[in-house]
Amino acid sequence: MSGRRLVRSGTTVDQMVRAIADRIVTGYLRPGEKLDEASLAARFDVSRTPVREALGQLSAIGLVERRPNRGAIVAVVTQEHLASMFESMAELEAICARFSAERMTGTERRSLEKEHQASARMVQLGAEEDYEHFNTEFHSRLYRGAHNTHIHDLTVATRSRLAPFRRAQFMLPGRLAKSWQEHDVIVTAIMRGDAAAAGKAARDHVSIVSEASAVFAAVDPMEATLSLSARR
Amino acid sequence: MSGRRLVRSGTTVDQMVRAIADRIVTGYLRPGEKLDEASLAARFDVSRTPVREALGQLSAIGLVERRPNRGAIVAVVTQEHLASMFESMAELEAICARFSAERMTGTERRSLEKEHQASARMVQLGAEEDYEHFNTEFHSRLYRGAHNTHIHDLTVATRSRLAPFRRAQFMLPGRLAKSWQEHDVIVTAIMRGDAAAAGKAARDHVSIVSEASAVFAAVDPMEATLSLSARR
DNA sequence: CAGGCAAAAAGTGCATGCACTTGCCTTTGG
DNA sequence: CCAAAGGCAAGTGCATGCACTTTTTGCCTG
Repeated sequence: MSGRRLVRSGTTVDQMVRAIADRIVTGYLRPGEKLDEASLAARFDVSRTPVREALGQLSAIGLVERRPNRGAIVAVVTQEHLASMFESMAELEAICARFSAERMTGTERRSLEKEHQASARMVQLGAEEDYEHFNTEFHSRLYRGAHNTHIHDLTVATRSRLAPFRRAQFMLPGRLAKSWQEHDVIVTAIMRGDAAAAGKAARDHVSIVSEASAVFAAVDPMEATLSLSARR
Repeated sequence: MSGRRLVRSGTTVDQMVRAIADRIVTGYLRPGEKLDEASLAARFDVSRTPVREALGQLSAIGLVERRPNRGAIVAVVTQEHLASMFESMAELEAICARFSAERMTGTERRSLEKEHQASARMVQLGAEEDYEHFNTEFHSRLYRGAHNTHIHDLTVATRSRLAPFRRAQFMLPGRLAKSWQEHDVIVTAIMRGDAAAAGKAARDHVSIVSEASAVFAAVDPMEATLSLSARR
């Protein structure tokens, strides 16, 4: 299908970066998988030049690993590094929550709470798909609410690198309700401007997700799911 | 071929990335300055291809800004973004200090304290140059002591982006002694394993540096220094 | 003399080609 | 039969060239 054109905007390289990053982040391309320049070029119907640039940028942000003269592979995340990312995530979210509690505008607070309450419905219905959407939005609001672009960027970047490993979490039974309750603690703390409580709640929230993920995602995400296999 | 090696290791692109990043981080290339591909290629005696790849990677990590079809410039840091980076830095250092207090090995603690005590001499002598060296090492130890590679990486990256703006700080009279005392509070807290105190001390330390820097570095670092101007 | 327009100049984006490196596989001597 | 050597195919790294976009320049017009 010569997959591109889906993402408008930008140069060919930008599109390639987004396309490949997306495949990595969603787990479609698996850690350690070889990224052959010629194949990718053919796959996206461009020359090797933009592919090379894209791989370079992806390696700069840590999504792929490049061995000089030996090609690129999807970055392999060791168990240890994974743990360090989850721990960092907990701390980053804690910071965002703390700052949010202190800095969110009235509008931000109101819409955070409103969305959060709306998501309760998804829990009742057991609509995982939809809840996940609310969940992502919820966290985004927290990051933006911190009113600190750099923290925002670090947090978003870290979150996306963890995406393949968070995938399995909602397979745990009762996870939806548990997640919602944890969100509720965070929201409540933020609404009353209790920074310390919001930070702690956010940290705990991530820690729990982390532990849940660790159970499933050994080193290779999507051990079970996935399949399409990315070659050709 | 001629103008390269100097920095051993890696491909031409890697060398270019390091070379340009270094010039940006040290302030030799100033925010907003145009990065012409042809000129850089000539300057380093390579073709435009590796230059383009290098610029792409630098833009991926935020050091340069690339406008499609309109060339690349050294990333411009707004006053607001700068503040957000300093604030992030304070939080990141706080995390490192907290973790260090909890996790540093006996060896790490001992050598941290030893180095810190040794640096007292530099303060007495007023050896700014040498103190700065100790200072850098001190912070590095904190980052490593956290035993979390991801936090380590985020912190180092943020620190390097702030480098041009921290430059002016030691121009403040009495800054050396003040800095040492702040370090001392951190070290003391770490030595007795007081994570909360270490975190707070580290955060305060950065905040003070941040305020000091803000005085000098308006938006453009090195307003006074610099000069060589990077063209030709 | 300012404003506008068109053509040239400058500069970026990508394709292509070739040299070099690496890994593998065959060959050959022990 | 194994080990080292040599050669081959695959694949990466960089240079070069051309098309296309943006910016500049110079000329014309009101």
